[in-house]
Amino acid sequence: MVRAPCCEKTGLKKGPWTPEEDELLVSYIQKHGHANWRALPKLSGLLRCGKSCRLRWINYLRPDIKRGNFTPEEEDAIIELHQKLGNRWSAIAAQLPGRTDNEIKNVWHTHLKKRLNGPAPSPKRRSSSARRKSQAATLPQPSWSEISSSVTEASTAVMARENSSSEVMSWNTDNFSSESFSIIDESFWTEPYPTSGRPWNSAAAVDGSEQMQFAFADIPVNDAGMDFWCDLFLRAGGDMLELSSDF
DNA sequence: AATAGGAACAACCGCGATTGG
DNA sequence: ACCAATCGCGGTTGTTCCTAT
Repeated sequence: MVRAPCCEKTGLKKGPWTPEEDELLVSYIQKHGHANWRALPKLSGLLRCGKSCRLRWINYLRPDIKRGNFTPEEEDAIIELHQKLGNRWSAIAAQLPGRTDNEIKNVWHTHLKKRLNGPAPSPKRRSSSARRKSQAATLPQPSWSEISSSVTEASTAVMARENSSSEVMSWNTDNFSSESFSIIDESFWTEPYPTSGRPWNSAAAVDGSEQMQFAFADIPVNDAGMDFWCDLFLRAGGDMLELSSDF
C-alpha cells in the first residue's frame, strides 16, 4: 500500500513556532479540543500540518507540562525506568507527571547517558556527527514481565515523591490565567468524581461533529490527555463503560 | 573579542499500530 | 476482511546558546 503523505506539503510552514501560531493553536484547542489533528490546522487557520500541531501541543503548549530542570529524583527515575523499559520514551514519560517523551529523550541523550557511561573517553570534544553516530548504539530490550513489575515499582516511587508535599502537581501557567490552574487538592485524588460536576461537556465542532470539551476555567486540571483521565478513572475504581455511556 | 565546537532543546521524518468505513 | 486515513512513537536533524581557546 502506498502511504499518503501526512499532509499537503506545499504552502505549509515548517520550523520554529511563532507566539501567534501558539496562540492560535491553544485558543482553538481550548474551544474545540483536538479530536482530529489532521483537520485542526485548516479549522484553526494555521499553515501547519496536523502532525506538527500535535507535536507542538504535546511537547510545549499543553498546560500540564512541567518546565524547568529535572530534579535528581526524576533523573534517577528515568535511569531506573530506562534500564527496564529501554527506549520506550512514552512509557517512561507516562510515569513522570508533567514530562514529555521528547524532553525525557533529550535529557537522556544529553545528561543521563553520560552519567551512566562516564565522561567522553577523549579530552577533546567530539563533533556533532560523531555524537550522532554513537547514538545509534543498540539498547537491551526487556521482557514484558520485567516491564510490568518495574513500572509499578518506579511509578509508585515517583508518585510518593510527588505527594510528599501538599501539592500533588504544579502547572505551567505561562499561557493561561492564574485562576485556571489552581493546585489540586489532595481530595481530588481520593474522592470519587461527581457525575454532575464532571469537567467536560459536549460541544459542536466547526465541522459539525460532536467533541468533548473541557471547561478550562472551572477545573483544576484541563485536557491533560485522555490517557491521563482514563488512567485516573480506572485507578479510582471506575468503569470505562459507565464513563463512555455518560458522554 | 572572535570563533570553533559542544550542549541543549525544538522540531521533523518515517514507520508501525490503530481505527473506522 | 480489507483498505485507507490517522495517530503516536522513536530516531534523527536543525538551530540556538554556551563555553573554552
